[in-house]
Amino acid sequence: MPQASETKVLVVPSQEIGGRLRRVTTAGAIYERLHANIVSLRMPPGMSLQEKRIAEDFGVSRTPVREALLRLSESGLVDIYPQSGTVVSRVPVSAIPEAVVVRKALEGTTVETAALTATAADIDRLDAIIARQRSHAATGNASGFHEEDEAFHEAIAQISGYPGIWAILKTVKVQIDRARRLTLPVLGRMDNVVHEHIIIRDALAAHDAAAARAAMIHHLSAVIPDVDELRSRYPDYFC
Amino acid sequence: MPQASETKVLVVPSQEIGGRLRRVTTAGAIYERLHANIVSLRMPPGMSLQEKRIAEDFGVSRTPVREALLRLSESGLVDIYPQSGTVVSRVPVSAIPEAVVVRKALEGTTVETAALTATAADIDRLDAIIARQRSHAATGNASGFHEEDEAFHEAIAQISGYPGIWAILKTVKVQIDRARRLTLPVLGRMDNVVHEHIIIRDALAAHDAAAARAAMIHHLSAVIPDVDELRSRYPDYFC
DNA sequence: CTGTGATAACTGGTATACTAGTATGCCAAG
DNA sequence: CTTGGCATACTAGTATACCAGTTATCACAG
Repeated sequence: MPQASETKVLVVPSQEIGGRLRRVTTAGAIYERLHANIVSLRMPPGMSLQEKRIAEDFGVSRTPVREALLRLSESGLVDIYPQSGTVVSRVPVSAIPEAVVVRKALEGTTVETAALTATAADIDRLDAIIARQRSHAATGNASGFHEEDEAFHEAIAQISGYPGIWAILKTVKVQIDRARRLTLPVLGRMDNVVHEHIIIRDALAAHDAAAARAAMIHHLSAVIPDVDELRSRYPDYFC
Repeated sequence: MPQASETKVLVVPSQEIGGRLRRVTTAGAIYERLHANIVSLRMPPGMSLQEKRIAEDFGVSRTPVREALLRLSESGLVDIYPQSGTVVSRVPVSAIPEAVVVRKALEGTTVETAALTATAADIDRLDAIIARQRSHAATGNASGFHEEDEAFHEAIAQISGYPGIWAILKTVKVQIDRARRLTLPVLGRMDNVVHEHIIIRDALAAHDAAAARAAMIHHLSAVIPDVDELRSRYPDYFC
C-alpha cells in the first residue's frame, strides 16, 4: 500500500522565497506530493483514493485534499466518480501517440524559432544542462537525469520566446512519463539522449532551423514507449 | 456591475442525460457560467470577484464557488491572491502571439493528418458545418457563427484521430477569443472565414496534406487581433 | 443453491464556522 | 501638511458537520 509512505505529517513552509510573493498553500503542497507520487507510479494507475484517508495521512482536513484532487483530475491524473470514489487514472493508451504528436508539433516549432534567436549565453546554458545530464548518466542517477532532461526542453522553449508552450508540454508529457516509467531504465539509452541533445544544441548554435527541427523530431521519435508490450505486461495500468 | 445579471438562483438539473453517468455538480455549473461570462467579457478583465458575493448571487455556499474559481485560475481566467482577493485576469499580451503559434503548430498537424484520413462522410460533416456557418454569416448571428467556427476546427481534430488536441486548443484559444471579442465584429470578415474554411475543406477532400496545412496556417494568420491597438484602447484589460 | 431486495456502510458534494493573513483608513506625532 | 503605526474590516484558507447518492452485504424467498 504505497500510501503508507505518506504517514508523515505535511509540513508547509510559512513563506516561499522563490521570487513570487505567493504564499505556499496546504492544498498546493498536497497537490505537489500526490502529483509526484502518481507520476513516479508510487501510486499506480487504478489505485483507489479516499479524501478522508489522505487527509488523515497528511494530518489535515478534507478541504485542501479535495482541492488537490480536483486539480489532479483536471490534469487527467485521477478520475473522480461523484458519490462513489476516486482512483488514480489508468493511462489512456490513445493518449500516448497523441502526446508524441503534440510534442513533435510544439517542440518542432520552439526549436526552430530558438535556432533563429539563440544567443551565446543561451548556448552556454544548454551546455551546462548537458554537462550535468552527462554526469547523471555516468552515475546512473535516473531521477537527476530526468530532471535535467526536462530542463533542456524547457530551456529551448524559453529561448524561443514562447515559455508558455512548456506549460502545455508539461501537462502532455505526464502520461508519456508514466508509461515510460514502466520500462526499466536502459542505461545505454541515457547516453543516446545526451548525444541527441548535443546534436540539437549544435544545430541551435549554428542557427540552422531546419536541422534543429529534424534533430528534435528524431529525438522525440526515439523515446516512444512500446505501448502494446506495456499493455500486455501491465493490463491494469492502461485503458 | 455585470455581476448583477447573476442574481437569479442557480438551477442545477438533477441529472444530465448526455450519455455520461456523471452527475451535474453545482461547482461545475458555476464554472460554466463564470467561464462564459469571462470569455464574453460580461465580466471584464480586472473585475474583482468575491467568493462570498458570488455564492450569495447564485444562492449556494462558498464551497462550490471556490472550486469553480480554482478551476478558472488553472485556466488562467482568474487570478487568486491568497488572503487578499480574486480578480478576472488581465489578458497577458505575450500570450496572444504565443497562442497563435500553438494553434498553427497543432492545427497544422491535425489538418495535415486529416487530409490523409478524411472519408467522404467526414467531408459531408464539414460541409454541414460550413453551410450552417454561412447562414449565420448571412443573418449576422455572431455567436452562432463562432460556435460553428469552433465546431469546424474541432471536427478536423477528430478526423485526424487526435481529438485530445482540441482540448488543448480550447484552453489556448480562450485568451485569443477574449481579445478578439473587443474588436467589433467585422461583417465582411465572416464571409472571409467561410471562404477560408472551404479552401481547407477542398484540400482535405483532395487528400492534399501540404495544401491543407498551408490553407490552415493562412487561415490562422488572418485572425490575429491587433494587440497594440487593443492595448491602447483598453489599457486596463491587458498586462 | 440462486436470484433479489432491503439495508447498512461507505463515497464524494455541500454548507457552515473558524483562522489567519492583507489592505485600508484613521489618528497621532513630527 | 506629511508620515508612521495601529485598529479595523475585509479577504481567502482551512476545519468541521451534514447531506445525498452509490455500492456492497446479507437475509430471505423462490
